[in-house]
Amino acid sequence: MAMGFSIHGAAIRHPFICSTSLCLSSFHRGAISGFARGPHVHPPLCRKEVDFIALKQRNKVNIIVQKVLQDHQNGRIPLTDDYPKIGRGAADLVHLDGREDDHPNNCQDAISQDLSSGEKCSILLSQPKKLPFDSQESEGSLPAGDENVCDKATCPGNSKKSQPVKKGTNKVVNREQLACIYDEVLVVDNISRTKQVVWLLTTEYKHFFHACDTEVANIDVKVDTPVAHGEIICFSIYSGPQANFGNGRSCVWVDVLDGEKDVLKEFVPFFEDSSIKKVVWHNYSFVSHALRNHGIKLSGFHADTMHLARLWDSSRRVNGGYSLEALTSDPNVMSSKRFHVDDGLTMAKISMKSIFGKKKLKKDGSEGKLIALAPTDELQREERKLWVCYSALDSISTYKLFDNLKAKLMHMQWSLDGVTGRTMYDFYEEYWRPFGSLLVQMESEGMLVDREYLSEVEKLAIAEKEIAADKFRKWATKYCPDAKYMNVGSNVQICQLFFGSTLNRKDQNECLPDSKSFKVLNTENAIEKGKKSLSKYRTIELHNICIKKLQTQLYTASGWPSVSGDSLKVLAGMVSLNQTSDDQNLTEDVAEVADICTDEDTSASGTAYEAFGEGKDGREACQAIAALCEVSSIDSLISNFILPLQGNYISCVSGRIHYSLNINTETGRLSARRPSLQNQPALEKDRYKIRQAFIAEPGKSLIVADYGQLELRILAHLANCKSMLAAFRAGGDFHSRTAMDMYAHVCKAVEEIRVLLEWHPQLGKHEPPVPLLKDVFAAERRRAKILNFSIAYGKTPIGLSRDWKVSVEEAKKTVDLWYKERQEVLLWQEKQKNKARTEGRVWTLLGRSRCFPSLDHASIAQRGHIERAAINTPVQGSAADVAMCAMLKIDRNIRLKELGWKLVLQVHDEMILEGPTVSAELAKAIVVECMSKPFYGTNFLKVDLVVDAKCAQNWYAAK
DNA sequence: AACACACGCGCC
DNA sequence: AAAGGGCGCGTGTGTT
Repeated sequence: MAMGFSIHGAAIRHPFICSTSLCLSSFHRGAISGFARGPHVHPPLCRKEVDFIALKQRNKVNIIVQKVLQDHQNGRIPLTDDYPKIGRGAADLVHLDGREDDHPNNCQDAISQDLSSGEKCSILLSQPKKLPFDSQESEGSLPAGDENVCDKATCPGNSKKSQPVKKGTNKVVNREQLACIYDEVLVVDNISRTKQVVWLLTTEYKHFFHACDTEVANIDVKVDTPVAHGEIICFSIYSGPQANFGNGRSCVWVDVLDGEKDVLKEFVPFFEDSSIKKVVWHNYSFVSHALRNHGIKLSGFHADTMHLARLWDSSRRVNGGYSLEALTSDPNVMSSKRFHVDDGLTMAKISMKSIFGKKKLKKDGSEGKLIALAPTDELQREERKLWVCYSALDSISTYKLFDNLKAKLMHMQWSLDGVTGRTMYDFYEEYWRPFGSLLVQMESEGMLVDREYLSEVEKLAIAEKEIAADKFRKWATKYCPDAKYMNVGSNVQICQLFFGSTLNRKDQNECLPDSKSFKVLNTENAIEKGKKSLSKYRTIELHNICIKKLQTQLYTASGWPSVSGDSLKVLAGMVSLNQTSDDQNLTEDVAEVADICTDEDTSASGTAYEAFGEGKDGREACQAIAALCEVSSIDSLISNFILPLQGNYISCVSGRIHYSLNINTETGRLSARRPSLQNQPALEKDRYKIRQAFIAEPGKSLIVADYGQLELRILAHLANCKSMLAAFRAGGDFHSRTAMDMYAHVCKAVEEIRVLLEWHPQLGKHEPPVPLLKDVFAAERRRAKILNFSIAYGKTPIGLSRDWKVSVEEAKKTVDLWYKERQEVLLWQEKQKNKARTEGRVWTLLGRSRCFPSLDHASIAQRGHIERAAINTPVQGSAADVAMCAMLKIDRNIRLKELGWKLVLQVHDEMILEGPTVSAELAKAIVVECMSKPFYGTNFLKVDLVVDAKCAQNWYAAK
């Protein structure tokens, strides 16, 4: 049999497969022969083989995994000094208190990293032999740091070390350094040379590692997804120092813009050959879509250095970022000597801006500080030599980066559910490499959106918003004339209106001014007094409009009065008298605000009632604030969904939106951007039924499947909490069971069958014989529910006491009540905090880790934050692991593939697939099976994974 | 005017 | 000397 040798080779290399001796599936020829021939020490686990085994031996797989991995333990690689240093100073920790937004360095698009101003210091990595510019390097210092590009904000990890350099010299040095690469690069712009190169790549060098990178023009990475946007103007391939593409040149640069026609096409055999398993990219997603725009379907994906870097250290988002430049400039990243190839090409990537950027000229003709960048195609033509070097350096540094990160990951032990013996690079090969491919596949697939529906909804939403906004403005104008033009979507303006002259709660020296001016859009195109021409903006003056001081209990993190939806609701008076009000309660009340507020009797209870002089005025105030509430909720729907989902900046090939799915969170969750799909309005708040716009193609349906209480189940498993495990095993309403555990009187009522835990309507019986627990003991159940969620996040009794408006003592008593039956959770949480303290990191279910800065030098606040993150990360991260496994399982399911079902979206614990309506029910059953047994067809958790799935034509109907 | 940043908010 | 984890997006502000 032709397969015999390959399988044999693979089996010997991989004990997992060897010991199961069930690897005779014939449909994975490529994968097996691929790594049997390769030069790897650690061949990738052939996942599909395992899948196959799993199908055969569903119940035994985990035992097999454990056994095999334990057998393999002898070969474990110890931790070395290569391990990431987490010695961040206290100054660098401030980010923990604030939110780090979409930093350019974190942007998934390689191009945007280049274009962004998140510049890094360019440094030399090690002593190069050939390059003439090593004289600058000195231990522990960072040469060539341009003051204006290497400041505290963009270079936190290095800010202390960086030394000021003479202004103006840096760019010259960069350009000189870069130009040295030219001799290593073979410029390819004609067909005959192309054929030679492709021949080498697909034959002699077939099993080399190849690092590639492309440069793309005509794309605005801030707003466009690369799907159907952007054209490749050139690309480079570096295949390591052993490669010689002619005259000893080890790197290839291909001119797609001005080279002979069809040069790119000639590379198809290289790009599309799935047996070339060694292609490394930095940000594979972007390149893959860009090539797809030219009709090329990338294959042979080997690694994405961005994902490797995230796996190695998930906390770089605020500490350097994950751009190629930031990573290759970081000595901590490039320190691995193990794979170091000393070929003289030891430069870190240098950003496009610092090489090609030109200072913009100010109006008076002098040089400004803003740096402008010419379009990429222009640079390629006009700065050709340097451009070739720049582009070539991208693939060269990707290659180096891969070497270093691989070495690092191979030095990190991988422990899966207590089973050790393999490394995090194995983890990458087994999970994140295929996951990376899957995400790209899903991005390409995208999701169909009903634009007509959205445009209808948009009209309605805007109309309703305007009505509510006018209602508020009209009322406010009575007290403050300029409020007529205010932006009701601005919290700052609202805050000014209600809380002017209020002291900051945290810093009594800070105070909101009584009156303040704002710049607002000049919607009426009015020409202001004293101004001659029509301006886009106008200035308004807003002051506190309350008759008496408006009282509030709710403040923002920085100490100012909060004007969030919940806070406004208290002012308007919907829930303020409800002592047991909680998030759920508030949420439920939101939808009814408008209705109730038109009713004169009920609106009198808000705090605003007194502040505006009670009586009729007070009632009006409450109604106006309720209208304001409505505005902000509508506004967020419009700006987050209704507009972006129709936006032209989202690639709309046949009406599908192509969001970008990133593994870019510290816990390993996915995030979906452009648009963000993960903050869909909660079902009950979705007044315009946005989910209805997410539809299936004609003849197709959606399957929407979500996990029930995934994170709580994970917590129960991780902590091995008997009480929680028992409650999950018993099934039914988990929060009711928690309430029963916590409160003796609830428990007694259940025992005496005065209330029912749950009720499933049966034939002939429509009403339960006795009331339900969740109705009779609603308050207790709510409290139990909140605790269930809060405790996983490490919420403190003080925080709870504020939410519940009870004393800290009482909150603490309730928390203790929860822990009483769940001691294991408390112990487990202590253990996690300890790990954060002693080992500097915590682990998820599948063995990914998140590291933390040292607790020794952290302030108490920072320490608290780290400890809570240490408690939460294993829970949230493990849930992400489970979701990922489920997605891989679904993706690999042959039956689903045959039936034509494809994953189109994941929102944390929810999977959405699209496929032919005829097979919807069948596919649904398979999806549920995959999700409830996501680990190669098993579930080794101590709890069941419950999945709720529905089929429908749109997302809304499936909920 | 464009940009980066800090903050506040709402979703899971 | 804080008091729930994670994200993406909008507004406001200061800088160039």
